[in-house]
Amino acid sequence: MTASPPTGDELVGMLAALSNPLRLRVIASLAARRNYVSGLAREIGISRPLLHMHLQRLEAAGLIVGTLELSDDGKAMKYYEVTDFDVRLSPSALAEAAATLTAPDPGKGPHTKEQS
Amino acid sequence: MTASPPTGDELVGMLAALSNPLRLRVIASLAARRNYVSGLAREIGISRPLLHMHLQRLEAAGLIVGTLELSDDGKAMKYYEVTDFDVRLSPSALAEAAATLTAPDPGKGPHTKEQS
DNA sequence: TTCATATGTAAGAGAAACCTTTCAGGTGAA
DNA sequence: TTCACCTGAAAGGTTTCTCTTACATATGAA
Repeated sequence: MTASPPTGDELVGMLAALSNPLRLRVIASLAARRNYVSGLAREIGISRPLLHMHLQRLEAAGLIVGTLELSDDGKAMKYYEVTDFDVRLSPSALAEAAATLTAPDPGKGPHTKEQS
Repeated sequence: MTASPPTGDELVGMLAALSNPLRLRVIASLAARRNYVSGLAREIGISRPLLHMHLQRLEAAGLIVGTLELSDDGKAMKYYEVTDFDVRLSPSALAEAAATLTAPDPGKGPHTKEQS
């Protein structure tokens, strides 16, 4: 396992993906059992296009993965399941992650304007 | 201690507050040592009003706390420091939190429009 | 063919987040 | 008084997020 700690940017992406009630419900539902989009949309009670958008965000953050499968009657169904992530959120852990942020570090280095 | 696990809504608030590179830097800086807003703004390299906004978000989420103190020369300085939060982010932990969400459970009740 | 299932995507509105600039108040020191 | 430092907050613009409605495609069954 050794859940390699995510980089600062990856962590920001994860947190952004999880900071939404609907997406939290999606994770909870998929944690119980994998499901395909239409079935999941019905279970959670939201429209399919909306769920589709949230699934994309979650997958982009690496929190879920989708696989296209064919049902017995030939229908194409996309099943999603959660990845087994495990991140700790504490001041020191966040400090470590923040050290790897690639975002614009405004006035850090000895006023290295690195050209404008 | 006994870091009581946050409710679903509290967790969403925490994650939203942390899903920003600047705020992550703020946490990292304050985790190293407490600081007052103007000093922190200089250290991070952002404008004071901008930092002020981010500090408000972090404090609203319970991740930092600010105390107004008087320096030796009588200046009013607001010092911020991190709280010792410690949250685990895993599918099962999120499922537990999601169960306590108060957000609109979309298609649950029989189309309760509850006035507009 | 028509209906029901499944998939994905594009267009548009409304709300929220993010950032900058500007203003206003306070204290102590020169 | 004027300057330097501290604090707070409002106004405005730009971008992003969130959601709905509508469209487009493919399969199997009646």
